[in-house]
Order: sequence, then C-alpha cells, then structure tokens
Amino acid sequence: MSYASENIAASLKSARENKGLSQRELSARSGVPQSHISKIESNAVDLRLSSLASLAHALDLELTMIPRKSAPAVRSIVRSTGSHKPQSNNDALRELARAQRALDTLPKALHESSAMETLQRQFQEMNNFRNILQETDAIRNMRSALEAVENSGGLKNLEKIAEDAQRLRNMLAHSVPSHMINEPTSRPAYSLDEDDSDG
Amino acid sequence: MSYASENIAASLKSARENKGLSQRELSARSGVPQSHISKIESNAVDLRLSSLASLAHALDLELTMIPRKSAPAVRSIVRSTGSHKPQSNNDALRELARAQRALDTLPKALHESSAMETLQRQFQEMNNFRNILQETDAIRNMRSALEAVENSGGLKNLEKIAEDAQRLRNMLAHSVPSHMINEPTSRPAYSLDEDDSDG
DNA sequence: AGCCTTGATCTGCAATAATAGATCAAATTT
DNA sequence: AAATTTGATCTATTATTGCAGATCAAGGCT
Repeated sequence: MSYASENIAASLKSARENKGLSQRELSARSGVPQSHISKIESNAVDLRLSSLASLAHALDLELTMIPRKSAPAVRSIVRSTGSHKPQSNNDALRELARAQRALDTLPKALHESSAMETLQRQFQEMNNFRNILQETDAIRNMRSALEAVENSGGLKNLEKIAEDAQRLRNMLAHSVPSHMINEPTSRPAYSLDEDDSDG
Repeated sequence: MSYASENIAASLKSARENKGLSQRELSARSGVPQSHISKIESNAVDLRLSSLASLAHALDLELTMIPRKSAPAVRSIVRSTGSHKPQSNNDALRELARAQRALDTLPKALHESSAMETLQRQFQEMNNFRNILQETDAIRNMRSALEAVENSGGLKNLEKIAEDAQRLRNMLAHSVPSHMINEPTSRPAYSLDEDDSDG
C-alpha cells in the first residue's frame, strides 16, 4: 500500500533475482514459507519486521532508516556500489548461481584437483562481471557439463570445463572498459561479491 | 530480539528525541497509539511494516534496503549529513521544539509585529545549530516568556524576548561557551553583535 | 503543595500475519 | 512427451499485532 512497502517489496524481489534464487530457495535460507514470500513480493501483506529481517539477512541486505534529506546521497551511493543491470541478465545471473551450486556439490574426491581450483577461481572472477553478464547459454552449458561430471566422473571433463570457464571469463574481461581493470589475469581489483558461508 | 529490530527501535527513538517530540505528539502525527510507540521503542513488539512506515514518515525518515557491502558508505553519508550530537542536547532540542510551538500559537494580533518577525527568523537560525545546541535553560526561559506573553499581552515583552533570541543565536554562531548565556532576560556585560543573518 | 507531562503498563477485542501443506498453470529441462 | 521447477493461490489453524482507553509512577513546572 504505502509506497514505502512497495519499495521494500520491489527491493526484496530484485535482490532475490539478482542472487539467482527461486522463492523456494530463499524460503529454505530464510525460513519464511514460499507462499508467504510470494505474497510479500507482490505487496499483498503487511509483513512484520521479523519476516523482513529474515529475508533481508538471507539476501545480504540491511534495512536502514535514513533522514529524508540525505536520501538522494544514499541512493547515489547504493547505485554506484551496486551493479546497474541491463535488466536482461537476470537469467544469466540465475544460471551463474546454479552453476556455482553445481560446482560446490561435486564429489569431494574432485575437490582437490587443480582443475577444480581454477574453476573456483574463474567463477569468482565471473561474479565480478555480474553487471555485464549476458551469456546465459554458455553458462547453462557449463552447468550441465558440471552436473554430468558427477556421473561420468571424468577428471578430464572437469579440465575441459575449466578451460571453458576461463575462456568465458576472458571474454567478459575484454568487454569491460579497460580503465576499470588494473591487472588482466590476476587479482580482481574491485567489487568482490562473496556468497555466504553461513556461520 | 533480532538485533536488526533493535537498531530500528533505537533509530526511531533517537529520531523522535532529536525532533523534540514526545511519544504522544508522535502518536498524534503518525496515528500510532502512544502505548504502541512505547512498546515499539523498547523493542517489545514485532511491529508491522505499516506501523514502521507511519512512524518513519512522521519523523522524516525513509526506509531503504541497502546491500550489506554498501552499508558502511551509507552510514558515513548519514553521519556527515545528519548532525553529530553530544548526546547531551536532547533536552535542548526538545525545548527548542516546544518554544517554537509556543511561538506559533501566539495570538494572531501579534503575528504582524516586527518583533515577531525577528523571532521567527532567529528560531529558524537556531535550528541550524541543532548539533551544537546545549543551552537548555536559556531556551526554556524563552519559552516560558513566550507563553507568558499570551496573558500579559505585552508587545514590549515580545521585543525583549526577540532580543534574547537574537543574543542566543549569536552565541551559537560564534560557538561561545554555554555558561555565558545562562542569565535570563537580563543584559549581558558584553556588547551585542550586529546580526549577520543571511540577506 | 497541586498540576501537567512523560513514558510504561494493563485491559479486552478485533484484525490479520504467519505457518504447513496442497494444488495449479506455465515455463523449462531432461 | 514426461518430469521438474517456478510463482501464485487456496485451505485451516495459530499466534500476535494493533487499537482504544485507562491507569500509574516519576519528574517538571507554576
């Protein structure tokens, strides 16, 4: 109703989508029933602060009260810190998240291979390009490949996938204005966007 | 309970106090019952977003969800835009607000006097020094004087008060130690500054 | 000493958020 | 084509807010 709640609802929704989570997944993380999340996002309930807090926490968001006069400045900060999305890359982001999950749930036996290491690194890097990420299909393919590895158990396959990841990551890096990147293949120079290890 | 709500509760309370409002006054502005405000501020209730929104609106606050990683930057902005309070001036602010209300509810007959005009102006100015305002007693005296005017109807009194207001305002502008203005309507030993208000 | 304000605390009572769980159509995936 | 996923929409039941209005002790003020 109150225009404030519309904003909150919209923030929650877009934050969830930007993390590539489904309502059910968010439900699992936050403890809030999926049916309720649906109502919340469509601004159909006057939710309680506890619900909001649960969701915000699960989404790495913080609810703050700012003086009206500093609101524009804050908005500007958030805009520049967060990513501007072409609005068309939600699918890509979701795929990226799924792929990452697929990677994490790989058999432990593989977790020490060097291919695994580079894969982890490349994914980390790709996360730095969330704002320009659009290659939904490429990522989807990588995910299927990863899931296939579980069965066909091939370490060689994993290496192939790692190559793909590296290739994709390089593509992204090259499409970024050069002044935004300091060192080509080494450490990310900006915005590390860790996923949570709940603790 | 949830640490997030503690923050909210504290924010609401300090925001209210900084505006010099009592719970009942805030209740009148926001439509939220005083008894409920009390519970909310003591974090004894899991309030709904609508309640929070009402209160925030009445306090000129804005509810926003910000990414965790930009939270520090936002806090910094709010700190610099808002005022740093010595934490001891809540009383002074409250008094200022009350005095202002007393001024507004003066008989209309007086509303056109030049004394009234300067008073309005000085109050406006004093508001600009909220952050360093500490002279609770001086303001309290001004308020009582204002309330007294209603009865004794003296325009001359109003002029005296206006002088005091001007004096206080100049004190603030020059950041003069507060113990020098503790004397009510009597004239100070030092000479009066000319008023350098914005032209 | 009296009067007023403030914040906290009770009393019901009504409205509704929150829960668990099932279902559904549409879109995706296999 | 079949299975799965997704978001939305039901059902019922429970738990709690929110409201209205009174009351109270503590402090401040006249």
